[in-house]
Amino acid sequence: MSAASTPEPSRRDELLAIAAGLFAERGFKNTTVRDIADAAGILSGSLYHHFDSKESMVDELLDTFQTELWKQYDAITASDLTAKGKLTAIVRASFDAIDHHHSEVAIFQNDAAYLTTFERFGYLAERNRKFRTLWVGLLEDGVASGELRSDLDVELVYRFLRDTVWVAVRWYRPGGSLTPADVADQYLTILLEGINQ
Amino acid sequence: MSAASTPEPSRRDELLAIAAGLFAERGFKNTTVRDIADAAGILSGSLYHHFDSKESMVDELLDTFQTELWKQYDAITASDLTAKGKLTAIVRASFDAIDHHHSEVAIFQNDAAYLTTFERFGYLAERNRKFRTLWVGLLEDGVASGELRSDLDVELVYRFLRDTVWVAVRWYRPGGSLTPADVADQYLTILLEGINQ
DNA sequence: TAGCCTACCAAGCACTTGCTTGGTACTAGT
DNA sequence: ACTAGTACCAAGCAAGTGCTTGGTAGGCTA
Repeated sequence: MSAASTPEPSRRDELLAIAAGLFAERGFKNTTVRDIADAAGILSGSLYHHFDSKESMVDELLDTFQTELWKQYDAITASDLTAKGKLTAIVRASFDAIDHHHSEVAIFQNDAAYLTTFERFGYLAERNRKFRTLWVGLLEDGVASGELRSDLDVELVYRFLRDTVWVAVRWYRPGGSLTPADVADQYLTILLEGINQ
Repeated sequence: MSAASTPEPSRRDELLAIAAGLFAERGFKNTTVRDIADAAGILSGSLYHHFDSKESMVDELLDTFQTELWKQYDAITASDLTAKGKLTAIVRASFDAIDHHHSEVAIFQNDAAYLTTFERFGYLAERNRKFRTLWVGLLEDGVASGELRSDLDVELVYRFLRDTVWVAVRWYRPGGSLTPADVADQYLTILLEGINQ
């Protein structure tokens, strides 16, 4: 059990993971520092030995996750795939993120709107703009190259795509019978070909 | 201004509408009774002349809305449309609900998971089950009749549909340039035919 | 053995929460 | 004039909130 697996997380990382699970489950505002401490088996004051504030916990969680996610997106953008190829690659990467960073995606989905009211979380709005630019650009490229149909409102298709991908975090459970790749493929089939016979 | 329009809402109804807007905007738990009272221009204690509790406000909002929505769904179910016809009719009715009962839909989307932890809101879970039965039944009927393709996981298509419809409340704003019918038609086109050229 | 570090506890402070209480002013019906 | 009902205010309580403070116990290093 101690061999070549993960390199033994620090107590700090353990606490962060516990907080992530609670934030994801009941929301950031609705999770108290006492909830987190109880789940970790310590008193609430002891958390402040490891973290500055409750805000800084969720900040670290979201920032770490988003940085990692965008590393993948940037690699896909820089690849030589067609527009449609990039779209499908990004959808697959996003479902992978739902699988591997379930709590962080859930927190982002449920609490981003609230958190962006603090200037500390301004980077969330910035990332959203970057995400929109990426998607809308790819959709327009796909239409221009003839890969995608041209009679739809690109802005609306973008919202449709964005929401359908990320909202899956509400029902997808890591470790279930469906792999992220399964879900991504079915979603892409519906999206690209429709459910008409 | 006082002629044949709406029949002059009671003070109680006004307060309920104010609360609905705040619940939708910042979440139920994250809205205080003082917030509601401030927005109405009264003191927080005065709210309790009209309502038993903060919970009973959101209860009344959700129950009224859902009862009305299901009246429409039941009429569609009882019609002589084909399975696909019923599906599209229900999608359109749902986008109409997002238009006419924006706050209530937003509250349901954002806070239902939290509210169902109270037995008072057990009816929400029951309605969700009913909704799932309706959708999955129609999808299976559509596959059986040959209207819809048979190579997709019905359960997954159901979740996809349910989420894509209701999550639109996050960006749709009543009174904008897009009518609910416009949005519903584009969504149905993507869903049925896909975005492939 | 001294000094420092990590990890935690016990107590509590300042503030916010939903809700209650006892009261006032006004209106409408009888 | 009497009563009942509506709509509100002023004050405050009990519970819970994030966070701070002063302290302890054990381990590591020089």
